[in-house]
Amino acid sequence: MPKVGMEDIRKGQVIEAAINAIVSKGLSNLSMKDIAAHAGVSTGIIYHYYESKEDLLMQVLKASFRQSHEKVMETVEPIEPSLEKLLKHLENINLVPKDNPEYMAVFLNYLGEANHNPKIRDMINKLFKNLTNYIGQYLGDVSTDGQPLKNLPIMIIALGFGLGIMWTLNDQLYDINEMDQSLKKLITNYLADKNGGKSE
Amino acid sequence: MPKVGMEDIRKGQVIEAAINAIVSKGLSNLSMKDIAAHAGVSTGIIYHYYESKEDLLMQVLKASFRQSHEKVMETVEPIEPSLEKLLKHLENINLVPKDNPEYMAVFLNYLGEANHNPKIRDMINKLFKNLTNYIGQYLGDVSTDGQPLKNLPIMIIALGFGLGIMWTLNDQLYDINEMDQSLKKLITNYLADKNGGKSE
Amino acid sequence: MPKVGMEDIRKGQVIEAAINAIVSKGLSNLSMKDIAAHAGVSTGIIYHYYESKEDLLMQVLKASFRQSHEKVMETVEPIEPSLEKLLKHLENINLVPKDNPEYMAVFLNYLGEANHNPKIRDMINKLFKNLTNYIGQYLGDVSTDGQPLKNLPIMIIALGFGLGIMWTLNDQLYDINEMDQSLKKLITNYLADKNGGKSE
Amino acid sequence: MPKVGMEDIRKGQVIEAAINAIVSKGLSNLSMKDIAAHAGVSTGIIYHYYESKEDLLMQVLKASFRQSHEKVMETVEPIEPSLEKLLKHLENINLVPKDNPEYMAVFLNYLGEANHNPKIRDMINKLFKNLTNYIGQYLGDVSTDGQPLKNLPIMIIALGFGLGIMWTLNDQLYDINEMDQSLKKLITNYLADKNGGKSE
DNA sequence: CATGAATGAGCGTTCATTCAT
DNA sequence: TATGAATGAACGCTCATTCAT
Repeated sequence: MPKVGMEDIRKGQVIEAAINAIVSKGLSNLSMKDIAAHAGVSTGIIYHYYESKEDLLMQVLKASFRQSHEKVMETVEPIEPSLEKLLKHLENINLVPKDNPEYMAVFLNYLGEANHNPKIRDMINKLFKNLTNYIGQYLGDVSTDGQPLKNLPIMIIALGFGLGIMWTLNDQLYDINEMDQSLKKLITNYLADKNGGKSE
Repeated sequence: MPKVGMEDIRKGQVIEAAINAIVSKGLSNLSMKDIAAHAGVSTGIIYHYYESKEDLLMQVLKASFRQSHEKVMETVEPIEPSLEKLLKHLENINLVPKDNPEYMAVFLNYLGEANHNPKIRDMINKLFKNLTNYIGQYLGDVSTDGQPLKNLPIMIIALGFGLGIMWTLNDQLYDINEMDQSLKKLITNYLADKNGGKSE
Repeated sequence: MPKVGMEDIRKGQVIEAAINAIVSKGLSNLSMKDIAAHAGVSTGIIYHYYESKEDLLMQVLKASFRQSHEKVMETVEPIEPSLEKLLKHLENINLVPKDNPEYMAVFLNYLGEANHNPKIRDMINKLFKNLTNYIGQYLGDVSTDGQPLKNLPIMIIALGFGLGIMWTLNDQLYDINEMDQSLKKLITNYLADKNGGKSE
Repeated sequence: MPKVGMEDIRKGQVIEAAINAIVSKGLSNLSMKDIAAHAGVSTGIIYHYYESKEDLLMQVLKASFRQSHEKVMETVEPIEPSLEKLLKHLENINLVPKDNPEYMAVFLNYLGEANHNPKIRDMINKLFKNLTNYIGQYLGDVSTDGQPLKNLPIMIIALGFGLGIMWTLNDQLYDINEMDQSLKKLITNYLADKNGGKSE
């Protein structure tokens, strides 16, 4: 366990302030002054802890991903092929927008930048890949059965993000508990198809 | 049919230029000068057609949605309950990121703004609702069968957007044709379940 | 003769303002706001005419050199071997700090930067070389007589600049007319030495 | 002899560091942090020894002048009328830019400030006066002979500084040994003129 | 004595917007 | 209609100076 000094605490506080500032003002309108105000410090000191605004914002994205990742993973470790665990994982994914709205807000704000900022795009792609891999591990050897299962993890993650975005922008759109049921049915049925999606 | 004058043509050209500018520079780095340059006009004239940058950017979003909507719809009209047509629609959705990358780029760029800009959020929510309704119409009375089908249209749209975003950020992530098959199977299986998702 | 448009006039005004600002505040304390104030314009517009502060300051140096060069040269053209013309040129050099104090001020201010800014150093070195060449042309074939004459042009320029600097910082240090006499004697005597500096 | 305490040693170290920092970064780009880094101390402690950056930089100039002065003088003391010693002094002056490049760098950096900073201007003028006086003492009673000799010391110092500046900015401009010969010839010839420059 | 975290004014620069032409 | 020069507020960032430790 690495020692956490005063400096790391401060750095964390600035990140936290930046996340709050992004949530309330949006990434594209965000000034260093905003972040400083949210953190209750002067603008100058931020440059003591981070090289530049860009550096800070990359750390924000990293921290946001790490934190959210831990939340999603914590309840279902260890990872092993298991339908039960996959469904539990699905539940967690479904709860992200409600339990971690700031995470979804940060994610949405960076999505637009991803198109023109390779560093951000790479990070988000890596996130997608990681999450997809987790699903794959829950599916285990089943994935050798047929071609279509190759796409199931991607579809699950896409579905999770799609729903997360939609719910974040309108929390009246669907009932989270009902959606949990629907999701489980959708995935279960897909896996139950013994034909494995071979279109005859 | 409203008369389309010189003014409207010009307005359209500016919108088109703005879309191109967003695609190539990103919404957050976009200056009026960029847009003017893309349109081949002076910055001053833009203020003759639009009140402000904000006004213009809202029209851009509107136009982008309208245009894309027409594209997605055109091949499957008229809308009536039909599994075949639903699958055809699914195909169209799946093709959006490849056939209309500018649309996806614009969408991604506005997503981040949606969180703190109610006007944009409302527009995007309305888009989601419209698209969801279309799916519902393809499903028709089937939707009265059971509770879970209420969520199917939302899941389909979420899936479509989720996949679209992921493919936009990494077009190597999946093969579009294969994904088409997987999507069809996913939806077909869900619909085939006579139990309607009632977990007993 | 190139056409001089409105833009060139403006650019010239900004250069003039920058020179005045350098004279009164010094190069190292100079802000774009200072220059704008001296020119009676906003800071923003300067960037319409010059790429950056660095760009503007380089143009200031260039313009300053060009202008001063023309002043020094104008009365003694055409250049040809002639002791009389050399002495006349000497007179001009001796008068620079009195007739063009702003030039000397600008020169002094850039000297300090020359040590760490290659572009400025190169420009100043080129100036030195040009001025030295002029002296060489006034001397003509005489320069083949002996080795030491190789250094005479350099010594003359060094003397001119040295005196210019000293007089600029203290105009009571010497009487310009008397110095004119002393300089002429110094150079005349050196040229009169038939031994050409061969130390026997 | 004043007692030299720990404090004075520290003060000297800071001055030395500041000179090095000026040489490597230039006066106008110099931050207190740079100086502190060069001295291996914290920025805070510098304010224990010096009132402000301005104060420190004035001490740097003073120290630089004192130190260089000692170097130039040491080999030719005591001062008395003597052509031989004058020529030896000339040699020393000619060698300054090669032997003490830091001194020339510091001098150049402060020259630009001299124009608008009276304190610096006064210091530099005093330096010029001192150096000129030394030359006058080497010339001794000869100086009563005629008017022109009044300007010889000034011309020698101007020449020394002019050459020093030019060589500092381009050490390929002339060969130092050859220049030594040229300088000696220039001065010797001037002194040899029995007419003393009386313009008839 | 000594540190370096912290401040905040001021820098160079950008850009939405206006308006004389 | 159409231009683009001009404005000035706001940005990201730096740095002399202070002060709790």
